[in-house]
Amino acid sequence: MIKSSAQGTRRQIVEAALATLKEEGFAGATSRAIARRGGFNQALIFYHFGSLDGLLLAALDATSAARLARYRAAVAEARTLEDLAEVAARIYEEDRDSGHVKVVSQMVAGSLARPALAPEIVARMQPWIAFCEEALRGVIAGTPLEDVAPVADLAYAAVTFYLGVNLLTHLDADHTRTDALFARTQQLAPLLAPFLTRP
Amino acid sequence: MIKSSAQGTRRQIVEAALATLKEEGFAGATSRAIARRGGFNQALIFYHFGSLDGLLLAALDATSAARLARYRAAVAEARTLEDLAEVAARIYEEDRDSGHVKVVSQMVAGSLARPALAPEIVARMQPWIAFCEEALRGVIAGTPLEDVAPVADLAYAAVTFYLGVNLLTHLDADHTRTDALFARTQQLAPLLAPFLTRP
DNA sequence: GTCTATACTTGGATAGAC
DNA sequence: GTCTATCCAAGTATAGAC
Repeated sequence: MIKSSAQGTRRQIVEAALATLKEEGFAGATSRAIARRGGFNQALIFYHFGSLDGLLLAALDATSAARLARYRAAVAEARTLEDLAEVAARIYEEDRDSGHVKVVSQMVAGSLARPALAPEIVARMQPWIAFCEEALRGVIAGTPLEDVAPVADLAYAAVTFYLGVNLLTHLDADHTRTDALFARTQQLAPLLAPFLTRP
Repeated sequence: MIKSSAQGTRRQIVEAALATLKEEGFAGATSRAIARRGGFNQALIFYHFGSLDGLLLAALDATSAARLARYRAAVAEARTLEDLAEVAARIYEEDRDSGHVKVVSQMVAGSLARPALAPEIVARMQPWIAFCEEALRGVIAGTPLEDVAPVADLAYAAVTFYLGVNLLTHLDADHTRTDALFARTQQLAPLLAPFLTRP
């Protein structure tokens, strides 16, 4: 195939964009910096993705799709709210170490400051809210908790909280506080047990 | 006094910086844009604040101090967790309308992307965490809830959540979802009542 | 599809007159 | 303390050769 090399280049560019976002942040992810890191020509970014924003969104899509698949697989086993809290803590750690968390926070932060990106980011958040809803429905639907806290609201709250944690994780070099947060969440989940008995 | 005019200029510059952050976001808050909006010379920013970052931090300090005072006054009356949730929702609305929320999110987002600002922002968050702790202590200290969720952790979680909400509020033009979040919080607070009885 | 070269823009910051 | 004029760096994006 003639296109195979082009596809390879596209992938290479996306990889370089991700690496740059992770290591130099949104402000450091310029077309020049990305090209330098990937060892290819700067003009290729515009040839393949039209604009820098186009590339950054493609990079976010790539990492996001991979992580969502991973989350789905991990959550499939969770039966109780405790399970869910435990899985969430474990995968979050995974994400933080892999750098996915950083890519997300940088893109969200960047989109706040570069208005053209905002609607794109919001659109890309929807699958995550939907996934969250799905996961919560499994352990909450049909229980008394649902009456006071519908899954839709809980899912939105969870994503909100996740964004907050992402932000803090990268603002504050000291991760012990965010880690403690997850530990507490796990500890608190059992407290809700009384509200989770299905009639 | 000779300095009175200089102080007036400083205030004017800070005002212009705040207005620009609110209306054009972090990316739009350039020295040139701020000077244009305030109707003064661009060079004055560097004369009075040393650098653009210096001015932006001064602006954040100004709005932050004012808001913290307002929060303290409002929380002084709160006796129960329900009170606290209600006050939080009311003042948040106030902040959102006044633009303070936007200034905060823009600065936080900007600091993520401009690493030099990060430590400064973290430092400026501490008084808020401390305040939060103080407010929570009043309604939680000495109750069984404290055993599973120490005030320090709760305060940190609250600030985390607040940042997440800020982010979303400005990403998503549709505010109904974040509003719903506060409504739910108020609804859920009474559920914790059993854990809040002091022995 | 990939390269070189470069046009064009914007922004932080400073020098020096007033 | 405030102004004008300007320097300089860095970035996005494109034209056009290969």
